[in-house]
Order: sequence, then C-alpha cells, then structure tokens
Amino acid sequence: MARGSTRPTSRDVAQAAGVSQAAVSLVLGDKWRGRVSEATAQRVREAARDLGYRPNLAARNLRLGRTRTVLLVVPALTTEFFAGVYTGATRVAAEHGFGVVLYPSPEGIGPAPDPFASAQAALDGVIASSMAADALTAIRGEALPLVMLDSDPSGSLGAATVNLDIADGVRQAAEHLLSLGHRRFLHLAADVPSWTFEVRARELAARLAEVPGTSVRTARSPISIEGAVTAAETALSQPGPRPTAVICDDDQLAAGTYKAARRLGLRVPDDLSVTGLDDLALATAIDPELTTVRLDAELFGERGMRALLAVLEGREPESGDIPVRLVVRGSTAPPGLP
Amino acid sequence: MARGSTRPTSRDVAQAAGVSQAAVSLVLGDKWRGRVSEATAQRVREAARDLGYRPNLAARNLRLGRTRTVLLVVPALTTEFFAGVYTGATRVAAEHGFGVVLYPSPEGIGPAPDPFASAQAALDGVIASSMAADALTAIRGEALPLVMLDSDPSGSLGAATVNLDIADGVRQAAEHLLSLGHRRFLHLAADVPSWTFEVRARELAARLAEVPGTSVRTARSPISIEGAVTAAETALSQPGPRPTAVICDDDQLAAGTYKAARRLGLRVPDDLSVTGLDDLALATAIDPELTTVRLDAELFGERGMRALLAVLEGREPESGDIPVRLVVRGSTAPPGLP
DNA sequence: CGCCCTAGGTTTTACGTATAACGTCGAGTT
DNA sequence: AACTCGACGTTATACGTAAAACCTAGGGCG
Repeated sequence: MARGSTRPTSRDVAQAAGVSQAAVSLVLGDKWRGRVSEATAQRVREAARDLGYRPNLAARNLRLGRTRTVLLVVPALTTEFFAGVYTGATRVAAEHGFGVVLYPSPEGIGPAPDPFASAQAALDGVIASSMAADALTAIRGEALPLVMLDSDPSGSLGAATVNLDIADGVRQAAEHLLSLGHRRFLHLAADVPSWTFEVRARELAARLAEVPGTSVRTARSPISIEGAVTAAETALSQPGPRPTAVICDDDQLAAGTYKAARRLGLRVPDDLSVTGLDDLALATAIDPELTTVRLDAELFGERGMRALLAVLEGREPESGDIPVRLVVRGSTAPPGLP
Repeated sequence: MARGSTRPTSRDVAQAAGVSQAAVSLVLGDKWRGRVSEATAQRVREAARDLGYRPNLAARNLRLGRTRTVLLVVPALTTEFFAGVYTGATRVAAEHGFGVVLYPSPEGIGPAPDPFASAQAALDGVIASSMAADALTAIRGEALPLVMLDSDPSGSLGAATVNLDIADGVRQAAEHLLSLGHRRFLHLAADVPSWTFEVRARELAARLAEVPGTSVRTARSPISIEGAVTAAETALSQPGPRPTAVICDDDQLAAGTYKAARRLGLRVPDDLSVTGLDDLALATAIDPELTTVRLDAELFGERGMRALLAVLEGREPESGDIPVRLVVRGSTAPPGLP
C-alpha cells in the first residue's frame, strides 16, 4: 500500500505483487510475452487494480519523449462547426490512444499569442485551421509535425493539408440559383483573410463569368449575425437593380441577411433568395429554413487527425478533398418579376 | 548547440552560457536573487533565447508533481454556451500559468467513458458541469480537487460549487409574463437529469402557486431544436384551453417552439408568448427576437476556474451565485383575447 | 590571526517510467 | 560432463528538470 495519500506508483504495485518494478512495467505495457509467466502477470494486474494504480503520465512522457497529445488550433469556438471538428478529431485520437488539446485563437487583435504557452502539455503534433492565422507563425517556429485544415495546398510548404471541397459547394449553390433563373447576385463574403474564403470568391466569379447576362456584387462582413445585418442592408440598398439572390460565405451571414431583408421589407424567398454554407443548427431554426451547403465538420476533424497520425508514423496522408453537398430548403425560389 | 535535431535542454543552455544546469534552472525559474550575479543571469537568458530553449513540460511536471493543467468536463459542445464557459476558464487559467483540457462527455448512452483516459495530461484538478452526469462517478473516484458547475450545493459532498442564479432568472421570466397578463403556461422542460433543470421546474411551480388562477402544463424535450418542435407541437395540441405563454428551459427549446407554433398556425407573440434561457446567438437570429434570460457563460467559466485555483491553494472559494437577467425582446406580448 | 558570513555558484539527488543489459536455473544436447 | 538455451525475472540506467545540500574565495570583524 502506498504510504500516506500519494498516488500509488508502479513500485508500490511491484511490492504488492512481490515482483520488481520492471516486471510491472512489462506486464502493464503488454510487453511480457515470453518474459513473465502468465501467473505472475495475473498477480501484477490484480495488484494494480486493487491499488487503483494509474501510470504517471508525466513520467511516461519524459521517458518516451512523446506525449500522445496533439494541439488543435481553431478560430474562436463561436459556432458548432469547430466544435464538430474537435469532436471528430478527438474520436479518432482516442482510438489511437491520443489526446487532443484545444487552442482557440483569441478573436480580438492583440499581441500575437503563444499557443504553446497556453497548452501546458508537451505536444507530438499540431492540427491548425487556416482561419487561425495569427497563431500560425508561432506554430511554424516549433517545427512540429503539422496538418493544415482548409489551407492552400500549394502554399503550405510541405505541411499536409486536409480540405473540404468548398469550390464544389459554391458551384452547386451557384448552379442551383442559376437554374432557378437568377442572374443578379450578391456575394456576402466573410471579411477574414483565409484561403477557404478566397476559394469561395474565386469559384463563384469563375462560374458566373461563364454565364452571359449575370452580374455579381460583393459585400464584406465580419463573421457574425449582427455584422452581416449591416453589411447586407447596405449592399441591398445600393442604387441600381437589386440582386435577386444572395450567396453567403456562411450560415451566420445568411441569418443576418434574413434580418436585413425584413428591415427592407423584402420577403425570403419571394423577393430574395438566400444561400448559406455550413448547415449549422441555425439553418433550420430560421424561417424559412435555409438552403445551404452542408459541411461535415466531424468528418473534417477525423480526416485531420488521421492525416496527422499518418505524418507521425511516417506514412503518406490520405489525399482528396472531402465532398460537400447543397441542401435545398425554403430560402431559394425563382426570382419574382423584375 | 544541441546535437542533431533534438530540442535543446537546459543542459545545452548551460553549456552555451558556460554555467551549470542548476544555474540555468535558477535563472529561468526566477529564483536567482542573491544566488547568481546579474551578469551571469543575463548570459543565461541570452543563451536560452538564442537556442530557442523551451523547458520540457513532462520533465517539469514529473519533478514538481503537478501539471498546472485542469480538466473541464462539459456536456457535448453543441452550443456556444459551453464554448463560452471554456473561454472564460481558459482566460483565468492562462493568467495563472494553467492550461485547460476539455472533456466533452459523449452524448450517446454507452459504456461509461473514462475522462482520464481521454485526457492524456496528468491533472491538478477538475471543473465539471453537473450536466455531464455520466462522467461524474469516474471523477469522484480520482479524489482530485473538484469544482462543480450548476450543481446542488447541499448534495455536492464538500466539493465547491459555482452556480448561476437560475432560480432568479426563472422568477424574472415568470414575473414578466404574469405582469403582461398571462395565466395559462406551458413549461417546456429539458429532458436531462441535472440540478440546473430541476431548479427551473421547482422555482416556476413555486412562483405560479402564489398566483391564484394560474395553471401550468409541463412537457419534456431533449435539448435540441428538432426535439423541441415535436414536444411543443404535441403539448400545444392537447385538448383544453391552450396556454398563452411558453417558458422554455433554454433557447434551443424556444426556437423549436417557434417552429411548432408556425405549424399550428399560431403567431409569436400575438397568439403565443415564448421565453428562453441562455441568450445564444440563436435568440436574435429568429423572428421575432427572443425574450430570454441571459447567462454570462464566460463569467461562469471564469468563476469556476477561480474557485478551483482557490481550492488548489487551500483558500476558500468565492461564494454567491452569479446574477442573471431577463432580456425582453419581441417574443412576449399580452395574451390575445381568450 | 582565526572565524564566520555572504555572494556566487556547483554537485547531487529525486520524480516514475520504460527498457536495455544482465543473471539464474533447470532441461535438453552432444 | 560440459555446454547451450529458453523461460523468467532482476538490476541498472536515462529521460530533463527543480531544488536541497554543498563548496569556495574574499571580506569584515573581534
């Protein structure tokens, strides 16, 4: 029995089982085949259970020189999207005996924060969203195995990337609206410098350029419902023929667009079609339910974690973007008469 | 210089600065007053900077027997509420050199999961929401310093508790609706066994019992918009006089109630007043904007972390519930004529 | 002069684990 | 009979850090 109230160590277990500490380590580490008899192994396991032994992670990490812990760097957790990414990553991590520590990049602008000071754990690797740009420089400096989420594959300097096929999602949304007959668009874009938003703009412009007679305005908004209300209201009040469809960079912007439309006396979808991107719970909470591009956040997190595990084991990460798909609901309809 | 590609250790720094490893530890640990000359300390700091030295956390944790890491146990992160709690806790933790590891209790029912297997880090303490009930037994077994969030103060067996003043919030909502003239209520309750929801039911019943001529139905729903739609639709379709006001245990349930009302052809607030609880972003995204009880999630997390730090330092945690307040918006109005 | 004290360090140790290197003993081989 | 070899362990060591215990030289003091 351990003296006093300190947690039992492997040495305590050894003493209880009448063996050496090394034998305990072998048995509990499942490395005892041909080194320890079945009977002894059983005694050790029982002693460990009786004492409530748990290995000291700090000691193990020090000995092994790795921690089986990875850092997940995300922008602030204001929506369930990154919560989903975290959930997916954690699930895969747990299957491989890994833990995940979160580093939500502070939203406000300030002194560049240090993800590694915040994460007390020593780390084996990092998964980082390209949206958490301010934290990236510090990460690069550490030379840790790195997987980037939604980042420019050609600009990632060798880091593995795992991406959603956002370009295809934007194409599907554009196609849907075009086939309904829309020709005048507003692109409500996120005012955040990240590859994933650049893709949206580029792809939309490319697709619409192929269709004669289309026009597209662009408005920028911070990623929040309230911010989007102002941006959308301003953009929709501009002189000239009003857009009949608004393509939003994410669902929150779409929700803001609903509110702007109400203020302007426009009905969705009769006067204005709106599409989003993410498919948050929000998308079906608002009325009418939002036509949006569904992103599988958990799968995204899983793929990110799998890629990092591959890197850590020296394997080649799985390649190929994660497919997305448009979910058509009540916020899109043919345009009214001009 | 460190050989090969391994990270530099304090010994490498010592060699570079021409001192012993102990001197490095003293200087970098800020314990050198009167033990090392200012000039030497300066040399050590420069060497550390030049080599990009970072202390090995595993070694430090092993040596010190503590990790400056705490576990935050929450129900699944499906809304921004617990993201806020996490943010607040992390902020305070960082100010004190602590890290926070998250353990989101899996939603599905299954084999009782082990928070400590998931959290690779060794832990100094735990903050746990009473909503993550399934994880609590494992936590108790570890005999770690523990702070409970929104938990029965009399039933916590000595663990410190930090609570929101939910009872007062419910009272404010009830008062508001009573003063508008409502007498027939529906309480849409969360179908989750947790003290925080018991309080809502108890307080509402207590307040309404004081007002003659009031009646209250109760319906139970899982905490999700979709679940609430069904529950609310069923409850509002019961025979007998229809409730004129619905008090919901949280904002998601309120959003579901909006959808149920639409299906039944009821307008909010003209035919049905609705109140929520949380004040999520969702509350202002839906139309009309939701009258709800605002909970300060970040402050909640901050107070939780402060309480745990107090426990760790043998101090008495700050007491007193965190105040909440009703935010009146467009979802409540006087009842129409019967 | 002998002594202690202080500044400015160094040497040593312990934290708990995983594992490489090293015994030991009996049975089987030659 | 000497040797080998496998089964079953044990002993010893290293991981990187913090800090207790120890050392040394010079100056002040009685």
